[in-house]
Amino acid sequence: MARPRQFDEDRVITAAMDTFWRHGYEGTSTRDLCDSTGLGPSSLYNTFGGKRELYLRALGRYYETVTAEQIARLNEPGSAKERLRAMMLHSLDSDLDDAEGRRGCFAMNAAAEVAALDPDVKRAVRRCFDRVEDELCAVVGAGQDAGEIASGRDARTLARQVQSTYYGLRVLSRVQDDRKALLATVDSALADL
Amino acid sequence: MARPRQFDEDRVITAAMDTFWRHGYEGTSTRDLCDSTGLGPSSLYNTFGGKRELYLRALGRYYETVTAEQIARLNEPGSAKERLRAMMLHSLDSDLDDAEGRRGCFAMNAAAEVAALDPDVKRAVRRCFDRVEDELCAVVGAGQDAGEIASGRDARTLARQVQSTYYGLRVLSRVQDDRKALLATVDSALADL
DNA sequence: CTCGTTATGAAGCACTCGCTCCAAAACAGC
DNA sequence: GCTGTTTTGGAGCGAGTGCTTCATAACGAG
Repeated sequence: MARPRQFDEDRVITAAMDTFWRHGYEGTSTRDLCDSTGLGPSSLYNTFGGKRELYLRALGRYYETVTAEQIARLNEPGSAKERLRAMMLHSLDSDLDDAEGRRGCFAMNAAAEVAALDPDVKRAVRRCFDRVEDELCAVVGAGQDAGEIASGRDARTLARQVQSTYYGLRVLSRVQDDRKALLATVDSALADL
Repeated sequence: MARPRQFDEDRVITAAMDTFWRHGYEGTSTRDLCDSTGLGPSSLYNTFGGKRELYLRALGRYYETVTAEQIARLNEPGSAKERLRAMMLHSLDSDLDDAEGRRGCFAMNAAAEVAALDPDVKRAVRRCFDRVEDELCAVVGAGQDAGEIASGRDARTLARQVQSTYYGLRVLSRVQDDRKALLATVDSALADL
């Protein structure tokens, strides 16, 4: 009925996510987005509406890919603590990797930069965080059932404790290059469970 | 010998810190800074050099005031755990206070937005973080000496564990309004010491 | 093919960006 | 007073901002 699109919408969103992730919301211009996606401004605005909407789509893509990968890592074979450790180590190594540009966690960056100013962004970030919390809770519960983690305490509270340590270490990794110190903290926190 | 300045440099830096804190580095324009400080652009550039330099001064001011306040809170009377709890609760209540604009921790915001792109910012943020870590270490050590905290483990590692939980909770507080859940995590983490 | 519809690329809109320039102003020393 | 030095306010620089407009292109339906 009409001219078809010349681009793959998924690829465009992924490229936009990468750019927003690296430079932040305010640090990314619409021309940056046109360059990284390969779209002209008219296509970009016709398809997504604007910079803000594309940012929200990018956060959604982060949930579908990176957050999902964290969840998958929590569900690989191994004991509960091994799985928690594997997820944290993978993220921290990613955070410390210069080749990846030290861009951290996109959801955490969005939380710091935009969440207070935009309720939709706040929702999108919380969606990522809540998903991780839920899965941590499941893993902690499994560890309790297996006798690996003490059963006396609320699984949800323990999960939040792990999550806080996890996110806190990712904050520290933005300015702290000492991998060993970060890993020692991971192990110390897991030993408490 | 020449015309004296009409403004108080300290007040200007504090006003600039407030603006950067609220809107981030890229989200703050030089006109915003002129408005909040009351300076004209010529005075601002003549005195500080530029936006980036003023941002670094603002981070320095944060260290001198807010970070110092956290340290002071850790040194008020009370047991080690009481002091750790007091500091965390105060920050979290500040993070959740709508009247303060949900602006979070300026150093953490800078870590997320700018630290990867500017080594000087990275240094300024690490200075804040390291200062907190050192003081947490001292409090944990005191708690161990008092028999309040188990002496078997390295005080520095425990301090980093507390710090990670602390910063992680501040991240969560950007999108999570449930104060009780955050406090429960604080208490659970402190119970492990 | 023609027609109707949507997508595309390029030019460019009004506005804001970080920053500079400069004449006027406000002092201290003489 | 005058001189020398620094600060101040305001106009405005070139470049970049988010976004729009529009003629043209590229298709599917008939």
